[in-house]
Formats: sequence, structure tokens, C-alpha cells
Amino acid sequence: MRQTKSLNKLVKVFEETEFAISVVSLVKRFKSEMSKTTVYRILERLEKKNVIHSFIGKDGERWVAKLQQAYPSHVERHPHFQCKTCGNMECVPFDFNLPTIKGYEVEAANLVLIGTCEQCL
Amino acid sequence: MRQTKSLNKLVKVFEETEFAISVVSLVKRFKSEMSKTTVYRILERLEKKNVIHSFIGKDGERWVAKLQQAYPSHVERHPHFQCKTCGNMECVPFDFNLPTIKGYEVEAANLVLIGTCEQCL
DNA sequence: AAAGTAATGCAACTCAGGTGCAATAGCAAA
DNA sequence: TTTGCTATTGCACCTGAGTTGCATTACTTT
Repeated sequence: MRQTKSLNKLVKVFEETEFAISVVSLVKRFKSEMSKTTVYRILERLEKKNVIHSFIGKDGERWVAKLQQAYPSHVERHPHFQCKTCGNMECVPFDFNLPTIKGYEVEAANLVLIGTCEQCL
Repeated sequence: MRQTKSLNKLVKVFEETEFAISVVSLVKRFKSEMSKTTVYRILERLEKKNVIHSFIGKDGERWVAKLQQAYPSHVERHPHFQCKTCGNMECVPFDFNLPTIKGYEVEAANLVLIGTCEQCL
């Protein structure tokens, strides 16, 4: 993966926050610095390299966030929590207590919780 | 809510299956019988009247399924399970074991599990 | 410094979903 | 049954996220 200016700008964003970020907001934020095509393609590369992971919000919007190796199950099935008040989307650093369904095999998950966060309560 | 032919056709679909159905597939299925605008608007009405509920799949697509009063928590936060092999999307009739996060208040959820179902294993 | 090729920008496209408006058809009252 | 009200529909058009092809640019390696 080549070390381009656009790549570094995006990587820096993920280094500076624990929150997930909506892809649309990234495109807007860097509108004057790179094309939306570039944003989408860089995110694709970063996800393939396991630098970030992505998931779908409650209205079908895509979100991205850095991968935190601290949590072993971070890759495939940890939930995300979005606060209705402040809009922040957090990775929930808990292993998910999936009801094991007899005979079913769960491989991945897209789990979004909506509510009010600690700060906003 | 007026008893129109289009409405009855869609209601019948939900009466005849326990599975969730993607909105796109409904639009395709009734292409020759009603306009997509009508499909979207009827689904909107049915959801408002609590005849069906909707949620977002792993790729951001909208799905709809009938509400089953049998399960008390059916409305807001039961999970859905999509089989990678047959493509069927099922409502998981279990109460969800959400990790209660101290200080956080969960109001709703969009929970999609992906894997292999009983039939396809 | 040169060359190979990964990455970018741009324009054009796809596809889900929504909107405004005129035409149609349930439904209720007469 | 007929009339009138208005909910519902169809159509054309729009919006916005995401993708693609291709020519150009700029990393990286030798």
C-alpha cells in the first residue's frame, strides 16, 4: 500500500478517535482535498488490510472505525452503540452474548444499538 | 386504511410467510401489478399500523416482515438471521441478551446475524 | 534518473428510495 | 344508487450513496 497524502489524512482520522465515523461524513469532510472515489477506495484498502472495519447503521448508512486489537472478538461481531442525542457511534467493547441457536451457525453479525449514552443521560 | 387491491396483495404476502422479505424483491415481484412508489407507500402504512416491521440487512438493504405478537419483544429489538446459502432471512424468536452497559440506555436495535441455517447445514 | 504500476480525479453511471401532482377509486352519506 | 370527499395510485422526475472506466499522476524500487 503506497504512502500517499490522501491515505495518511484518512489514517490520521482513525488514529485520533475511538468513535466510528460515517462514510458520508468523511466524504464531506475531505471534499476539498480528495475526490469521493478516493475516499471510498482508500477505505476499501484499509478494511482489506484490517486497519479498519465497517458496518451498517440503523438507516442503512455505512460506518467505519479503527480495529482495536485489544478486544479479541472485535473483528466480526461486536456491537455498536449510537446515541440519539449526540449522534456519536461507539464500538461496544464487549463480547457479544449471542443466543446460540440450536443447529444454526453464526459467522458474522451487524449489531447496532440505539439509545442514549453516558454523557447525554 | 382503504382496502385496495394493491394493499391486499401485499398483506397476503406477509400472511403467507414467516420469513422477512427484502423491499427490493417485493418491488420486482409486483412490477407488473403496481408501481414501486405504491409498494413503498403501502409498506410505510403497514409499518405505521404495526402490521409489519422493518430493519436493515448487512449490505444496507431494507427488509420487512410481519409482526408476530406471540413474542413480546418482537417490535423493537429481536435479531434477524440471514442464511448465506439459501438467502432466507428469519426473525429470531428470542429475547435478546443485550449486555446492559452501565449508564447507557438502549431504546432500539438493528441486529442482523449472518451464517448458515438449520436446513442448509 | 528512469520505469513500472498503484493511486487518483473526473465524468458518467447504477440503483434504492422519495416527491409533486394530476388522475383514480374506496367509502360513506344521502 | 348516486354523489362527493379524499385516500391512494401512477408517472415522471429527482436525490444521494456508491461504483466504474479510463486517462493522468505520483509513489517506490532499481
